[in-house]
Amino acid sequence: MQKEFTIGQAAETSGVKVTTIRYYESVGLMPEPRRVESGRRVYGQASVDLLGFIRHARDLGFTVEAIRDLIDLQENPGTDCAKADELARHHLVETQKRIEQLRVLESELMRMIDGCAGGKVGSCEIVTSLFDHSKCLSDHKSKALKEQ
Amino acid sequence: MQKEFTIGQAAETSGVKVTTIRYYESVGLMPEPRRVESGRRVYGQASVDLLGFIRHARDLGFTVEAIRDLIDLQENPGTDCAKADELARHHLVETQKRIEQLRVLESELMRMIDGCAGGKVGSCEIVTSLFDHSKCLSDHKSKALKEQ
DNA sequence: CTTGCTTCTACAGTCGCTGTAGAAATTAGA
DNA sequence: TCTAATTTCTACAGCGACTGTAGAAGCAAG
Repeated sequence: MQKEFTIGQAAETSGVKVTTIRYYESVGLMPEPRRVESGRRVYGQASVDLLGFIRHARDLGFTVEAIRDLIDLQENPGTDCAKADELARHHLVETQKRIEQLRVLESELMRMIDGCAGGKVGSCEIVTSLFDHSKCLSDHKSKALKEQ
Repeated sequence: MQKEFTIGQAAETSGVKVTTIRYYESVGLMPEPRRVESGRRVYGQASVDLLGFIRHARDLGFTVEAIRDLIDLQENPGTDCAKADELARHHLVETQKRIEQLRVLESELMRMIDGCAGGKVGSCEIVTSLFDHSKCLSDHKSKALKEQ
C-alpha cells in the first residue's frame, strides 16, 4: 500500500515548505507530480524522500544547480562517482574559504567592539575604524572576499 | 584645491564599481552628487571616502540597512555609540553562528568525501549519505541553519 | 450549510547587485 | 579636425532561492 501525500503533508514530512516545493517543481528539481481530478498535487513516498534529499543538500549549502547534478547521479547508480566527488570537494573548498573569511571578519568585529569605550560616536572605534580601514585594508582583502 | 572625480574615477579609487555606485545612490546610501552641465556625476573626496566606508562595511558583511544606520551615526558624532555597539555585536553574533554552521557542514563534507571510495554512485557515500541523513539528521539541524 | 483551512495559479517582491540597450558626451589617436 | 573608442547616462530586466500576495476553488468538521 503506497502511501500518498497532499502537498501540505509532503511539506510537513520533508520539512520543505509548500511554496518551496512548488518552486522546486517550477525549476525542474522535482518532477511534475500526479494530480487528483480537482488539480491538486499528489506525492508518493519517493517524492517525499527526494524532498528530504534536496533539503539536506540545501542545508549543506549545495546550490540548486549542484543538486540537479546530484539527483542525476543518484538516478544512475551505475555511473562512477567522480562527479559527485568533484562536486563535494569543490563545495568543501568553498566552505573552507568562507569560514576563513568569516574568521577574519569575526576578529575585526571583536577588535572594533573592544575598542568601543561607550562614549560618543566621534571617538567610537566601531565607526572610525570603518573609515580608517576603508583606505588601507580594503584592497587585498576585498579581492578575496569578492569571491563570496 | 578640492579634487573632483568622475564616477569612473570614484569607482577606481574606492573599489566600488560604477554600476554599484549608482545603485547605492538609488537606494539612498549615497547622496545625489552634483552634476556637470551634460548631466554626468561629479564626486568630491568626501564621497570617495564614503564609498570606501561602505565598501569596507559590506566586506565585513553588514547589510545595506545596517550601513545606513552606521552612516547616520557617523554624521552625528555627538550621539553616543550604543547603537553602533549594538549593530556590531549583533553582527558578531550572526557571524559566529554562521561560522559554527559552516564548520558542521565542513566536517560532514569531509566525512562524505572520505567515504567515497571512487567506485560507482550506487555505493557512493556522497550520494547515499545525503539520502540517509535526509531522514534523521535534518530536523534539529535545519532549524539552526534556516536562521541563515 | 457554513466556516475555516488547504490548495490552486500567476505574479510581484526580497537582497545586493549585475547586465542590457540605446543614446549622448567625452577623450585619444591619426 | 575628424573619427573611433571609451565613458557615461537612463531605464529596465535578470540573478538565486525563495517568500508573499491576491483571488478563486476545493474540501473537512461542526
